[in-house]
Amino acid sequence: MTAPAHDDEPPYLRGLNAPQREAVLTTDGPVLVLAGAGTGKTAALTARLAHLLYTRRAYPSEILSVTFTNKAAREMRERVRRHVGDAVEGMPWLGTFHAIGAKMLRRHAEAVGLQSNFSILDTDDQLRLLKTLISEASVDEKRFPARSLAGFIDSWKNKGLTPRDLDAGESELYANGKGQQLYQAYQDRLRALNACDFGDLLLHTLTILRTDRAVLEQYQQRFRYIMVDEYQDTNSVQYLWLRLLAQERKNIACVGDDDQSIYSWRGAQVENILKFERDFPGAAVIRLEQNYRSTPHILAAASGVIANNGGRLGKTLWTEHADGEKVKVIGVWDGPEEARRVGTEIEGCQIAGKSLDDIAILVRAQHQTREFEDRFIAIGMPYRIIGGFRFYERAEIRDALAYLRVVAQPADDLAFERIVNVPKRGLGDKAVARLHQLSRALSVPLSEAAARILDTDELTGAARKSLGALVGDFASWRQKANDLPHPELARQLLDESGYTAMLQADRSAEAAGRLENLNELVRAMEEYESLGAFLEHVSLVMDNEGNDGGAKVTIMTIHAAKGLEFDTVFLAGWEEGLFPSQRALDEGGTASLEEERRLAYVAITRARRRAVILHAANRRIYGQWNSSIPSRFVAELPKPHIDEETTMSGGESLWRANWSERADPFADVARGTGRGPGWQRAAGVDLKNPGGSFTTRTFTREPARVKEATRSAVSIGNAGRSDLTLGQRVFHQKFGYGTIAEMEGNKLEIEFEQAGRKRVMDSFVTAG
DNA sequence: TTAGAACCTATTTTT
DNA sequence: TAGGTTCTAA
Repeated sequence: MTAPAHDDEPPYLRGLNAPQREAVLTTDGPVLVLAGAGTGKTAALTARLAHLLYTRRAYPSEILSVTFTNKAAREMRERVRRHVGDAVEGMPWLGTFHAIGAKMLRRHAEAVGLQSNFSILDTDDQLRLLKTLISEASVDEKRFPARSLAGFIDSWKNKGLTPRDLDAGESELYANGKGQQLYQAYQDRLRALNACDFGDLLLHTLTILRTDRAVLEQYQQRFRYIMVDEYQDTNSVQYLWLRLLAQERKNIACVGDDDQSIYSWRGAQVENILKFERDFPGAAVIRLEQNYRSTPHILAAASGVIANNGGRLGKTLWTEHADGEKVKVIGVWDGPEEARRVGTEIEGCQIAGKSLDDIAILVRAQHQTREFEDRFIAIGMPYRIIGGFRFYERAEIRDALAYLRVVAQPADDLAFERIVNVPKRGLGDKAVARLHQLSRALSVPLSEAAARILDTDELTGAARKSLGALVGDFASWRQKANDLPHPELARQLLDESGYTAMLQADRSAEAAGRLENLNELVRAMEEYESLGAFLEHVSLVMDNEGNDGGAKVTIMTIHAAKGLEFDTVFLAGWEEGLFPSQRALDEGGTASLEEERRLAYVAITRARRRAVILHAANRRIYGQWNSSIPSRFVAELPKPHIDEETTMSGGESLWRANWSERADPFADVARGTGRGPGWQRAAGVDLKNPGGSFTTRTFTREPARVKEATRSAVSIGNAGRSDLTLGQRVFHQKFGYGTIAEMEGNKLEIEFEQAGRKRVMDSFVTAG
């Protein structure tokens, strides 16, 4: 329902419907935009930004516009650019909460005891630091893992709590009340290292705004308008931070959807959106309900599921699109069949001329991606898996960054420690312990202690020599940092440190890829004006959109898919215990279950034209086969909008029947262990109750299949490569080097040196 | 100091 | 099952 166009109307309003226009034109005072999935929220948000600039209500530098992800920030910047051109370059305050927090913190670092060139630690550094603190406090790390302390500290920071603010109850959560003490020790160490973690970027900023009236007023004055995306995902610090900044002018516009709140486990408070009108009296509330993305069947399916949640603000999505296909629900025998089935469906899409880029497989948990990966390798289906290890999390990248960090920030002990002995220099725990001793005695950072220790006779022989060389290298790299462009510095550093040589000497499957990653890193550095700017970028932006080559099917978790859309979406693993997850079922009660349901809602609404939901009767989890029943969310899908199909005739009773096909599948049932994850616990309970209701069973051998996959997947273009011969040595991205043992069309059987014998498609190997 | 063996544990993860 | 970490022996 597009409002009538006027000739004199600015271009950014074109194509917007009435509520979207309202969201754009209601500039002053608090505004809450409740934007359902696919209702053109980003369009409205960017038009609003354009409007503020166009009508000169604010200079670009006077608008604070926050998002959660870098991707969202990037997209917004791009779309604003389309409206206002290069004026967007003058928008320093458009970015993620953390990027903006970091920017403010660098300006006022001394207020919280840091210098403005502080390092931002990643989770790896954080964990290593916590481990040392835990053992210094004589806490048993076995019973109280560093990971859980990291989790608590993170959640405290998300709540806006400094060590001082912790009450006994919170402190009690870790190591019988030592939580607070360790949190305090951690913060002290961070300050000594001139470093902070992600949580600090916001918590420190909040502290500054709270304690320094002048600074607060300065920002309150500066930010004439504030815009917040994904408001349902804000946590307490973010909320407090925004409220302080908005208090003066109250021109704050928040956009969100309570039905898409899926990050409560990261500290997000849906309540923030639910209580907006109370926080900002007189707020205009605008609902965007016209969906431009999906077909009515898809919308109805999603609405039917989410309707089972209580306490919603409530929206009614509607669309002008034609009906399209019903949502398909497919029941299969087991995980591998699920992957085969999806593979076949996707090949069908290919044949129908669809681009693989328009297809996604969404899963609840990362481990589900493996099944698809295996299958797609086998049939030669191009795919990309989002999530898992990200570029900047790879060991070699972190090592290289650690070298650069030590160059840029000599006080960065964690970085120094990471690389003293990488590549191996004979500087093991003992040598490092001595360095620590001296560093503490002299109150200097490790890198300086390293230089000083050479004046003593603490170290002898080889260790002394190689440390001397390293100290010399760092001195020369710091010197070069002033003279050389930073990518060149990095290149030389990697060579002179012996890091490149180490990888070149490594004949394992991954080494070649690691070298390539380092090249990629150096290339990426070229886009930044200084080493500092680059390091800031990598600590804040962990993603690296490596978009190499042709169209690919996207495989990712539902969480990662939020905000994205695809023509065709496969939703895999809709089974009780997997989705909703056992964890959510066991703990957390209704709230967790409702969050899982919101996930289901997010998942379905990613689809533009076609949604296919799958559930398997058997799945292997932690090496054990488990039988499972379809997710309750499947039952919540409104019947008129779905189309059910099972590859097993006979329905539920058939599962039982078929277990007897192979002698006695329960003969080798894993005896209920009563411990371990919910999957196994659930299985254990059921085993003690064999006559009980049909829910979940565990058995170790693969269950007999009802029927084999009707056909093996066809692969497109069966030509086979002429440049490969039997017995030839080849390289495969995933499996490394191997020799061709058999060839059949475009399918190869390869004896891999590391991974054993595998069947792969020829398109996945290069002559090695 | 290091390599291999035993051992343990297992959602989601914007930054 | 698999991967990561810690332990043990050389």
